[in-house]
Amino acid sequence: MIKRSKQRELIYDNLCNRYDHPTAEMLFEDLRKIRTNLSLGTVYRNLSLLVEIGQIQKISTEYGPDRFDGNAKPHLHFVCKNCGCVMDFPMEDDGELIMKASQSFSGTIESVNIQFVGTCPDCCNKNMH
Amino acid sequence: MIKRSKQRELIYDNLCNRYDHPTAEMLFEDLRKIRTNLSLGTVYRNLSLLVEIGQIQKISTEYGPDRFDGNAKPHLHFVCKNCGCVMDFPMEDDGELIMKASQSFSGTIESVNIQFVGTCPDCCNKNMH
DNA sequence: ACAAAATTAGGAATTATTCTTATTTTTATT
DNA sequence: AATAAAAATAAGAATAATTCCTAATTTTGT
Repeated sequence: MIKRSKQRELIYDNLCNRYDHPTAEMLFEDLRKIRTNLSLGTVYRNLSLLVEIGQIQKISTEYGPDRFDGNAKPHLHFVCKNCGCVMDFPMEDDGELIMKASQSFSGTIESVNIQFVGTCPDCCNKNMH
Repeated sequence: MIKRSKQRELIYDNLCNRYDHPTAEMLFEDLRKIRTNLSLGTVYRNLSLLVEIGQIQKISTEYGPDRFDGNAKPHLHFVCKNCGCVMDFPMEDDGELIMKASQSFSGTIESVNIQFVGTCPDCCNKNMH
């Protein structure tokens, strides 16, 4: 049975009000300012729990530690090879894709992760002089 | 300047001849049987190099350490939530998707990672009794 | 208000990966 | 073939990311 906790609510609220898809460490640094005795283990434990119950998303990328997203609805992401930032990608999600994929597959498909990879707008600008 | 090495060729060959998308550790365990003084650092270093020069792919998933794929051509993957296995997913790759995505985006898109997530055929079978 | 169960802080432990260094291997040039 | 510079290696230390442990605290159903 899951009991609510101040810490979990803080973590979830913070995550839902930012759009930088933070790492556990980033959330921890930020929340420590408010609740100075928060511990990193608590952040990890609650993020895992929230992922488990489907309230948030975990995003694993090639370019650094895991990121988290307060928006649990399926949507696309963009990952920058240069700075490692993760952003939402505004584009219709292909529910159709899963349907099409499921047809030829004898396992069960629950979701699809789509990450575009490249150089983000900011890094593109900085690289031209 | 890149100089060839026995170790790198071993690693690449092994990776190209298997389809389980192994972790660095899995490759290491396997290759150690042939070359007993191979070291794990060498495996990691060469995998990174091969990724860098675009000869292999790195696949980061939510469900365990990074996996590697000897097939550098863009293609889809399936990841099992249950056992963590990674497999190729036989379906046409949407080159169109990147094109469509690039239109509305002011950064640069180089590639797209697509992972279906669910329960693999093996785990599906084991779970029914 | 009480008690059982869940959660926490704090830190130790584990896992995954990278880095350091002395030695060996590769390769271009003689 | 011998040489020397550059690159790669093994071995293990170091770092980074994440999980685990435990005693104390918080939550919640009764």
